[in-house]
Amino acid sequence: MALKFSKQREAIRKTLEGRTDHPTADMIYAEMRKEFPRISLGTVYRNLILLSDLGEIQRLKVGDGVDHFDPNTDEHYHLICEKCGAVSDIMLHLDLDSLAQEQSDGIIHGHKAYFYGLCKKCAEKAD
Amino acid sequence: MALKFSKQREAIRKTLEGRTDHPTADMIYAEMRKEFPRISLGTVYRNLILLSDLGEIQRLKVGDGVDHFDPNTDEHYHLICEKCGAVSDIMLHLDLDSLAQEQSDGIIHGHKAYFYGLCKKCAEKAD
DNA sequence: ATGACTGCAAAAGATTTGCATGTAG
DNA sequence: CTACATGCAAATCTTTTGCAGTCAT
Repeated sequence: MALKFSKQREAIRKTLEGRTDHPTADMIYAEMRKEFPRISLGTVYRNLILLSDLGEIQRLKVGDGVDHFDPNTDEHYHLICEKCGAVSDIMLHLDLDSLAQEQSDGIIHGHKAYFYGLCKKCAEKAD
Repeated sequence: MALKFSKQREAIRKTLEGRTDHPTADMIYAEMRKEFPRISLGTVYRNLILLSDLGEIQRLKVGDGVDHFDPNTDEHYHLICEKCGAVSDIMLHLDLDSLAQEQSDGIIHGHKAYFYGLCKKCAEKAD
């Protein structure tokens, strides 16, 4: 199935570009509707899934019941704020593969991992 | 709201006891039905949620679209097998709190984190 | 032309909830 | 008695899918 150009897909790609706020499909849908009032949520999902299958974006299942999307495909981890639900990037220098093999509990790979705690903002408020 | 005894809840607690296979609500429901043919999925969910609110079990959102439950409330991490979907316990000696603060990206706490890779079984098969 | 893409609406799957009834204290 | 718990079914919510029409190549 040879990929064909679609302005909807390009717009989705562009909306996501450079963002670090990890929007959900619904947020992207809302933004798309400004430019394409008739776009459907199904199209948004289909394109997000397609782009993540192509490896151009990441689809994150952070456990809040909604998928988040990340244009950054570099190795990095995610922190989910237990207070406000924000998903933020964290850079950890972990050699997880060796750590896990040490334990012989299995093999961690792909540098995909979710951590939970407080995001920068909520940690500062400290209430 | 003072907690009252319920044989269904006790049975659910008991079914979960000592297990390390992280069953889903549906699996627990299926097992409960052997003993209580008329139990409802709603009751299973309500009790699992209640028990996790009480801190007696853990409710895991591993990202496969289904919640898993873990009677082990000790500090430990989970590895989700990207091949077979199995959720297994992994013991890592990580000082995540300091690691995250080092980066000042936020504060990781609670020792709750999900890692992805291959479980012991799938790693051995190595195909 | 042909096959990919779209909008729309319906379907699917997991979890939650309302309500009438049952039961522990 | 009276609240909490249950079974049942309906509602919710997110994501997926079927289909007929549209558009890129």
